Amino acid sequence: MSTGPKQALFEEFARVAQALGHAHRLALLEHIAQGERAVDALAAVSGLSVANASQHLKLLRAAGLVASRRDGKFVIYRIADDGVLDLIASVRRVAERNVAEVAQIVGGYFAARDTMEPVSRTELVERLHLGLVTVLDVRPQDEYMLGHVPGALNIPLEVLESRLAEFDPTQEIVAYCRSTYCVLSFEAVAMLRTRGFNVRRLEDGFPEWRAAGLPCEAT
Amino acid sequence: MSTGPKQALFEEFARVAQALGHAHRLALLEHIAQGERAVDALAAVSGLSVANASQHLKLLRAAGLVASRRDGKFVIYRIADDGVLDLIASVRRVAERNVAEVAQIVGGYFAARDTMEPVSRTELVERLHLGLVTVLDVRPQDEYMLGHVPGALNIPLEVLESRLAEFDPTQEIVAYCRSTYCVLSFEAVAMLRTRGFNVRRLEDGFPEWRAAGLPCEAT
DNA sequence: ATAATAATCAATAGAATAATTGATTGATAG
DNA sequence: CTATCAATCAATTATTCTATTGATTATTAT
Repeated sequence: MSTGPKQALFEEFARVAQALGHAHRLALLEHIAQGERAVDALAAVSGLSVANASQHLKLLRAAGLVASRRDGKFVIYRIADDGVLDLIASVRRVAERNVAEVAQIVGGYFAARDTMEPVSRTELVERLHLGLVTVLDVRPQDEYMLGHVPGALNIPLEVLESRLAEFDPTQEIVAYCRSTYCVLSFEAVAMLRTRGFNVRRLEDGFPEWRAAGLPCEAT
Repeated sequence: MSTGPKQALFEEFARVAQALGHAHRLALLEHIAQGERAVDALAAVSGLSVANASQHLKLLRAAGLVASRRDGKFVIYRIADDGVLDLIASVRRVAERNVAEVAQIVGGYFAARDTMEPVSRTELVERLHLGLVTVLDVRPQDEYMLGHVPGALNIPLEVLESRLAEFDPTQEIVAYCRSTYCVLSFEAVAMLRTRGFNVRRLEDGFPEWRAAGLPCEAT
């Protein structure tokens, strides 16, 4: 068995890929991508025990996908760099194109909720400049506060139904959440459409907006 | 535990990533990327038993990374699409940037053999047009025959030392092989330098050349 | 100091993966 | 039809990975 430098590199590359190879870790990465977070917050939002989350995070760190720093009692994790978001997007693209099960899930659930083309980031930027749209951020408040599209209205999905009065019914609404397949914005769009609003989803979520170098606001 | 559509998607994405998460499968992919190949050829060149290679290939196919077709007694595997090469390159980039062990291997072995900047693909295209370079393909002949840079001279690394007479000593040589960290071209460059030749490596390998849409020749 | 909280570590049992072996299927050639 | 060759399948064992539990470490507040 060749145990040369190339073999050694392949083993390191494999470790990186393997770190992505678990649904829980992908979920953790998605949450971390909203903004840096402590372990217990990540555990809570991902439905994992703290110890389990800690172990997954340790593995992600060893693979160079996240980095951490200590802040008092807390250990705060963040995405190591934007290359990691590219990597995740690459996995997603391959899966979308080549895995039948993905097409089925997307077609069966997501497409049914939003038959319209999503709004591209550049299109949203233009329309924001023209004052034509209300941007709606349906993520939980804590994620919104870590960073959001400038001027976006934060109404978490759970309370959306009770706050419809805040929308100008003459303006188009563009909704976004955590990522391309985050269910929050799909649900929001589906609900708002039944109420007669003119609403579309933004392609991808907030992390991609930030990674694209577009302006962000933190509250 | 949320078992919604997003969870289901993450599990599919994880399966794709996990398929990349083994050194043997990365090696198989690199070989398949040179051109489509049958199972026993891939097993032989990767140092695996046929049964073991078959199982790894099955897994790669289930993850949508490769596709296969039957040709008589043989089953021929190919890379599913160019997105897969992007994905592998993404993994490599993250590992290079964020994993200390990778920097160490690269610095310790590869950098020592080739301190010069590699030649970019666009630079090689220009110099080829001007007739300024000899392109050297140091892969085995069967891989060369499946596709290569137009006009490239095929001298496998093992016989390179005995065929130095074929080079024009006044021309610069650009060597390439399977991929960025394929040892063949590094070894070739190191050897040819000691013989006084003006030689550099091409960035990446043949699959990236083809994926970039540059002209290919098959013999 | 002592208590409280966040996170990690250590040990374990259960689940999933990997490599080997031998049997089986699919296709071709004689 | 039979023999042969390529590939896959099935079963096994060894290894690795995951989640849980309880103990330990690091930091802060009292």
